[in-house]
Amino acid sequence: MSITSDIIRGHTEAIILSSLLEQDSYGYQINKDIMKKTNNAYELKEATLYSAFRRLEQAGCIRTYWGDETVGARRRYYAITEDGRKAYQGYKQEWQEAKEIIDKLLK
Amino acid sequence: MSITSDIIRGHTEAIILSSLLEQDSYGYQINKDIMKKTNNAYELKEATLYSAFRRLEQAGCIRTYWGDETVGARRRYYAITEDGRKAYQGYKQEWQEAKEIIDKLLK
DNA sequence: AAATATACCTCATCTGTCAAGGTATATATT
DNA sequence: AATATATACCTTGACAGATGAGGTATATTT
Repeated sequence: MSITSDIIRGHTEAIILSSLLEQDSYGYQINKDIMKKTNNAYELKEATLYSAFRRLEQAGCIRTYWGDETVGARRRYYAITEDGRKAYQGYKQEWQEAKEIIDKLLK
Repeated sequence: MSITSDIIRGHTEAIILSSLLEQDSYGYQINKDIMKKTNNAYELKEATLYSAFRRLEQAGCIRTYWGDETVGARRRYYAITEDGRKAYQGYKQEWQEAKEIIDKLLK
């Protein structure tokens, strides 16, 4: 991983929500998707991922249910809620604004 | 201010170095410049600013000297060092990469 | 005399990240 | 049969940057 945690900080929840917009998924898979999308340039640390899940659930942005796997490890699935979709739109807007601001400041 | 601290987090040092690339300056002025450049969309909190100065000096990225004001409040000036210029290039590169990665992830 | 602007600073607290540890199942290798 | 690897979940404590709240001092405006 090349990108530092302080730069990505604050985007974790948006990244997770973005992934859940595509389809319900579970922690391990979400992280694999992130790696694939970024050509292995970025991955979430597990502890970061799970603490973000807790915050998102607490905030009502996601809901969770256990998968019905009969073989292999159990999977806890996450689904984005309506509040989560709204929150995502806010995060996206913030990102667009932040990009502009930082671009102006780093000349 | 609209941008949240967690999104700007990690950019503080780069923003200060960028300002010092233009000319030597002091805390109060640097913050005023940031506000002006961003049309008041962003300003550093004083405590954030000064803790960043400490880190930058510790890391050898800036050096400091007192202004010779005969009237008004004293000013502590900061100048970017050669190491600071190098660090800035690194920060800028990181920002370009981070932008790409986050843009890929927030669809 | 009081308020505002300039200009510096410290300290305690908060929050997201993450290293390090753990549990359990299934498959591939030795 | 034992070991390693991959999948899949989780918790805890520590760290570091950001910040609210407080402080000091000078000069100007009301």
